[in-house]
Amino acid sequence: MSTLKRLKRREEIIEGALKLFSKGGFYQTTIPDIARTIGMSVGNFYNYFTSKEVLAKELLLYISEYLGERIRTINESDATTQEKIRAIVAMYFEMVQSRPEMIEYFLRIFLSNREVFGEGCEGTVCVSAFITEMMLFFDDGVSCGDLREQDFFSAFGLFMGYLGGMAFLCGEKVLPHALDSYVDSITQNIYRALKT
Amino acid sequence: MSTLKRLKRREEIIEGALKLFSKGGFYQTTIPDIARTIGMSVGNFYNYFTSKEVLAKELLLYISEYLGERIRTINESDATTQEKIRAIVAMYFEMVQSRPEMIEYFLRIFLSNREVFGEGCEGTVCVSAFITEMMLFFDDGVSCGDLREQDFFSAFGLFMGYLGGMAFLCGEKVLPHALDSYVDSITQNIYRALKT
Amino acid sequence: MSTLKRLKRREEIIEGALKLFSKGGFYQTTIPDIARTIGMSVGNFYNYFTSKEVLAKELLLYISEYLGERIRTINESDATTQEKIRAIVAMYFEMVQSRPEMIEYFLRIFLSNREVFGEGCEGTVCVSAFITEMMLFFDDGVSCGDLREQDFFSAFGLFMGYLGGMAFLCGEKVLPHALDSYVDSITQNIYRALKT
Amino acid sequence: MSTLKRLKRREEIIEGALKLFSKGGFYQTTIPDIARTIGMSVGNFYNYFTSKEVLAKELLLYISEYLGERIRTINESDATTQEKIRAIVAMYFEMVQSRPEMIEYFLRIFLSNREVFGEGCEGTVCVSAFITEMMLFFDDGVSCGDLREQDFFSAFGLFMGYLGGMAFLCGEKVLPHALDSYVDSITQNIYRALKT
DNA sequence: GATGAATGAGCTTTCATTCAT
DNA sequence: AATGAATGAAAGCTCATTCAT
Repeated sequence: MSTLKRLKRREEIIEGALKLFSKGGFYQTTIPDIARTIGMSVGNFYNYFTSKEVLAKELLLYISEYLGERIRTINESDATTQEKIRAIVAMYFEMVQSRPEMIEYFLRIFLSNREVFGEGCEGTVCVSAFITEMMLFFDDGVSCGDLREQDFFSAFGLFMGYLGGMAFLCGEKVLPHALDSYVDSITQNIYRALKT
Repeated sequence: MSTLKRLKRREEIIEGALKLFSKGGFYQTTIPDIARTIGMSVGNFYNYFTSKEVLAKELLLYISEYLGERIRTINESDATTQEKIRAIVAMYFEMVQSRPEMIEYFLRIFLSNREVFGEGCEGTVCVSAFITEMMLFFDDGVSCGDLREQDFFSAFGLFMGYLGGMAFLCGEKVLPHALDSYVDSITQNIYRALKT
Repeated sequence: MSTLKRLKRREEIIEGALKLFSKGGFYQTTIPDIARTIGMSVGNFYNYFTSKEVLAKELLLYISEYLGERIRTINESDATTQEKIRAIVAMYFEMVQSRPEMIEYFLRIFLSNREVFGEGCEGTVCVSAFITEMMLFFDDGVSCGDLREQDFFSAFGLFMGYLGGMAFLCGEKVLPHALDSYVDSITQNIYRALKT
Repeated sequence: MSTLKRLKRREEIIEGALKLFSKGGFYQTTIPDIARTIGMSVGNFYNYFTSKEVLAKELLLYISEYLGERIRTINESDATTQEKIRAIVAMYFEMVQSRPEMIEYFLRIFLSNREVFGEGCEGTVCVSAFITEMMLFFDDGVSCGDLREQDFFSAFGLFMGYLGGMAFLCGEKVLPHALDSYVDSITQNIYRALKT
């Protein structure tokens, strides 16, 4: 089979698994579930991924790269720091709408199944693409004098914890307004927190 | 058997389950595991909780009340808003050290196993004790003119997302310094974000 | 406790168990179920019956004696043989309405749980009160020249198999008419089959 | 694996389960028992039948079709009505000897475990193959003037209740003679009951 | 590469019975 | 006589993974 066809099949597994994992959880989603969803046999699945855990880690890389890529575009724009914050917040919320599986996977599958992502994903290994871009954003902000110099993780925790928290509250349907409508206030809150 | 003894046994289950769930996850922790930990037979466990899910929900209530109680103490003190923020941050981080099970349970078990907490915990039902106190904190801050008036959930997402994020990063051992050492910067970031 | 009170409690258990067993089956009915139904503790139940199986056998005796008693009344009347057949059929169908638990117990619990009634109920031991009366009925019929002499069990199988079959079909709700309306045709069928 | 092989495995389960259920009852027979009997793993069993209940219903269909088929052969012969009655009685008793599992399953498992056959087997759905043939038998008998016209279920209850009753008494070992020896008297009793 | 039957350990839950009170 | 907490074996069912075809 051509390399291209194989890559296509692989991507199908990834996208199918992403949907199922994020909706039903890691343990509730079975390999037969995934195989059935994409019209593949169980046996053949194992020709693409050697185990369920390996698949879960690949998914993490996949999302981290996707997210990292989108932040990179923002980083590379010549917007002001505040505009970049707003762009990241808006991008994140837009993903909550358009690719909820990705955000859910990050929030629910990755953050909570430590035992699954244990070895091979120590520290920030599996999400480095994404973290790297966030680091660049902060460094740029500090360099240009817009942001206070501080421990990266304190700033990162604020930013991503905030966005994740809002995505969670949105998923729980406790927010009184649409997620979009919070972009302004959140941007403002983050900027006020981090600016010089 | 006295009601007192029964309540004591019940609490033993709760504390044992809390430790096991938060360490190993909901699905990886079995009822036999829990029973063995506290020296009880599997069958007898079911005389106290009718199912694993019911236990999980009770745990959530238990933690929510515990956390709510601690925040209430802070709310009722006559500290300034900024001091209260610092007290909440410090309390939270202290709990990450002294009662890591509770924080982990909130972050990993509750936030990620939607299917488990589905019915009976819609919206904020199961965590209302905790949320209520956070609402009071914000209302007080706004009333005394220290905090800007804004959508509660935007402020709440910032505060708790931030703290949860830091607890998570701490658990992943990616923080370069001890959690305590972040209390100042985090308090400052939160206060800057929310103040008038 | 007085002997009278004790007998009353015992009867309560019997009547409660009869209802539950006949509705839910022997294995589906638990001792806690029975105890709860009659407002007795599980432990106390065992002061009245030493095991679930012993209870089941007592129930059988109870019903057999009840049924035997009713047939005896018919046997002792001075009706003709055909009138007696009709009286038995009518009495049986009346019981299907008024004491369905008894009939159901006979048909469903006794006939199908051989392992339960195994020892102690070999052959007709546990239902002898009832069988004895049926034997008397046949003997009388033969003596007075109304019925052909034949193997008792062939006649008994016809009579009780027929009635049990109709009760079953009634329970399955497949009968197009009310059970009562079949009394005539069934009496006639039985009489034709057995008469000289 | 070929479809043929799969069907063969399926039949092995059916025959094995039939033996075990009819001997030990529905609840006393476990899936591990069945799997062990036919040399199959527990897990694989569930690749053939999705649950124990589904298996029980399939068994009923299987027997109903087998019995229906044998009655059909008799119906299609050009014997007289009385000869057909004798043929059905003889066939039934022959099955009590040669395939006791089937008769026992009908009498003990199906008739008594209503909750198991509840949905999906309402009324006569699961035994229609068998009932249909019995209906044909009666209709033919009435058409040719041998049998009186009467409610089908009254005649059916007599016929099958009688045979079932005798099979039961035989199983209980209370019959003084071999089952075969009753063929004549039973045929006669049934014919007398139903004839014009 | 592709299939899906097969494995079997392991899960949650049940329940007859006992026994300290 | 009465209570109900406690036991623990056993049930039905699941699922990651393998492997013959």
